[in-house]
Amino acid sequence: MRRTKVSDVLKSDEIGKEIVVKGWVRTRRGSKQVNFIALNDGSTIHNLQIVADVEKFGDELLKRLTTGSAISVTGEIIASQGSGQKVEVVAKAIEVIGDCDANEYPLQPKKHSLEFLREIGHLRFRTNTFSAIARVRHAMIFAVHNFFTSKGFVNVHTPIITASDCEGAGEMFQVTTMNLNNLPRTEEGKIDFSQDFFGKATNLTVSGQLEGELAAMGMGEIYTFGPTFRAENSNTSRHLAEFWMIEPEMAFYELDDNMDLAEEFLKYLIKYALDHCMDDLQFLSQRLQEEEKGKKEEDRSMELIEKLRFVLENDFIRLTYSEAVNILKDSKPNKKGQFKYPINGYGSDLQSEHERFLVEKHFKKPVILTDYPKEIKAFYMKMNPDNSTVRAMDVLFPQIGEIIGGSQREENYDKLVNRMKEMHIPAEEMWWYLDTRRFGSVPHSGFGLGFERLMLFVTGMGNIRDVIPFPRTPKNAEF
RNA sequence: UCCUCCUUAGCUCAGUUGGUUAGAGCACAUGACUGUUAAUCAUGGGGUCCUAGGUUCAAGUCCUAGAGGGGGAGCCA
Repeated sequence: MRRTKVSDVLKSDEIGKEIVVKGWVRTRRGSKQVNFIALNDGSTIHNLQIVADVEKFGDELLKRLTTGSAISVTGEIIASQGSGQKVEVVAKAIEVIGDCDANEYPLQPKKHSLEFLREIGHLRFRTNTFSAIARVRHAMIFAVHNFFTSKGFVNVHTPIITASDCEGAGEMFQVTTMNLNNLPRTEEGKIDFSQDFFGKATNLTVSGQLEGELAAMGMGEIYTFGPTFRAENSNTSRHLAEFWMIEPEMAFYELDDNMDLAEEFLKYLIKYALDHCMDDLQFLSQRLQEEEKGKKEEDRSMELIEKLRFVLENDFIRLTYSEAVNILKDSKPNKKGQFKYPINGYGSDLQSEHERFLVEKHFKKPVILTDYPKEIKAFYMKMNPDNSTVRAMDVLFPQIGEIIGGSQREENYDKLVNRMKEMHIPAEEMWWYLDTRRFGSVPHSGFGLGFERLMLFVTGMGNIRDVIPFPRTPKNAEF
């Protein structure tokens, strides 16, 4: 008989039907007469209750059904006598597929700390929290492709290995096949990359944007969704060395179109989670409330599902950098000297305390900040007529800060080359990028969404290491 | 990288002013129990007090250095 997934059994109303279920035991409990086995196979947050007659199966077999063991159960779906579930399965046959020594197995039927589970990342898929996150993550991946497909965008695979080191988004991991213990040298004593695999120095990508722009300048509307690598020594709950980024790039879009798309996109993803992952979101919401029990009421976060609906139902606030600075300058915490970095005037980059004030205290909604001073933004952003600000946009979310960073791109060849000179970016190496501005250049825009930051928001988790299966961070590449 | 806190049983944590044999809950083992919901009750086993030095009659406790982890900051998505 073909196995039935636990999620399907729990939805079933076919009382009396004989089925086979396979999965991992979460707990076993019971009395002299009857045992109850909570079985989970990863298809749903809920467990299937298996009822096993003690006399029928005997102590020897039942004792092997420890937390973590893998079993196959043949049995009949019945209406549950207990109150915790609608249906359960009365076992006719139980087979142990994989034993699990309870003294060695680290997972117990109890609450574990997220830090401990990180140390046993190879087993954390077997917990409620991480299986819920994995299912939500999958739903979000699917929803990303759905959204863009429905809008006629084309998914483009941009390179993971790149020879350009001028993407301007941070430190890069080097890629080489050369023997690091015996590096070939040129006559001047420099490392001779002409002998390397690609004949030049190469790195892992920090962004697919530049290649994405090339694609958009022919395909119209494209998006990338791939791994991204940053070798920054960032030790925070919001940064990874290896993460997944979604970067749409659209020809003929100006900054307003870009913002409209970003807002529509985020709302689509959140709605998709609410429509398709309610069981898991409810579990994650309870988990979060449990975790925050010890906190003071004003420090607790908004209930997860309520928070997601709130973002869905409200327009994002759009304002310019200079408007934001004015609000911050006149704000209570600034006047009372409560900011660690007081706002004196225009020009400096906003600190996260300022972003958090705007999003969490002042507007209490997601905020899109635009038109930043050119000095604090990348070379490819389109200059405004004032010659001092660029058409950048950062989407700021409560708790996680910058979830999207994007801009309208500079499409004018001369202006772009000038900016590259000012910022010491070698234009010769970027000839292919500049060619798009020489041949049929058009206004275009795009942005980058950090997929794991979206996951933080949707799941309510606090640490980015818990929303990716195998986090890579400084000093950690385990599993 | 900077600031700050933490590291005691398999897990979560308590351990007073430096002072006998280092504790609790959960987990595990054994037993009891007529359908349980992280079942319950009883009994039992279980320790490199992160590592290396130092102070002291005496260190889980104080000092120094290191390792690992958490939170915050910077860089950003």
